[in-house]
Amino acid sequence: MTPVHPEFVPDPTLSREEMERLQRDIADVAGFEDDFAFDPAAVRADPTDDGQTALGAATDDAEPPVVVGVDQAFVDAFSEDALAVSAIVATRGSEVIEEVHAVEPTEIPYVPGLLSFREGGAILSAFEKLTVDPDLAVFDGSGRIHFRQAGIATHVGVTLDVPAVGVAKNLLCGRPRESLDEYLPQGARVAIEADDSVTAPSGTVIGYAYQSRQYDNPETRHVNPLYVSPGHRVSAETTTDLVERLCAGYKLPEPTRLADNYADEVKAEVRD
DNA sequence: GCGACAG
DNA sequence: ATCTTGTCGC
Repeated sequence: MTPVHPEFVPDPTLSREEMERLQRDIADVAGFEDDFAFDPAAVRADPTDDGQTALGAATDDAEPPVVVGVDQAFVDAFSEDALAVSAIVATRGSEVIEEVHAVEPTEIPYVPGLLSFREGGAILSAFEKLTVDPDLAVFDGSGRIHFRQAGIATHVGVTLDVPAVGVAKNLLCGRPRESLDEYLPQGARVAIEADDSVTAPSGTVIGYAYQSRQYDNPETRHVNPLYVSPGHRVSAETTTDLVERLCAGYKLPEPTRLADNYADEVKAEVRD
């Protein structure tokens, strides 16, 4: 698939000010409310999940929506001329239906808040090779949890106009409504609100800390939560619901894990 | 000036 | 993101 909004394609040669202005423009047209055609209750990733679990049954016997996981790996990551490997794995329920990838030289270093300008080009190149039409894209990184509400999930989601969510392992900005230092049981959700560093009214819920995996005993080891946020055409609440459905016993959603592994495979081949 | 920062 | 064996706890 190709960009619906070519004017939003991330250009690494822009000045920092131009990048930030583009992000504000993207956030203006981004959809942070549900606006997609598939049934969220039909989304699943666990092969042992027949769709009749506590999460709620699908309304019909239709095939599960197509969910793509997107992840990057780098060859010579700390070098100026590092190569970005972008991998996309398309899934339907627990089935992998397509895998595509793209390898491109990185143009700029990693800068917090400008990640999409470093990795976005390779991601869009990989999407051009994708033949299936995704119902939802899951990105590694933030969406609305971003200074200008335009993290990589929002940037790419809006550019392709595809429903998208962001899944990050660390919090970029915003303020948890409750302390995340205490033990959170599996399934716990803590709202992440906009603070003064975010271009949204203070208190706006821009995402959630979601405890996708946790050990039963609070005294022993603990797992860090995921930070999920809307990318495009999905609300913060539904984003969390979808990520919950896509997790199958591991901390990360299944499409993300698959893309993670595939990116590593490609990287191993590329660095010969 | 201080603090804080996805991958 | 990346470099990496063993090791602790469920």
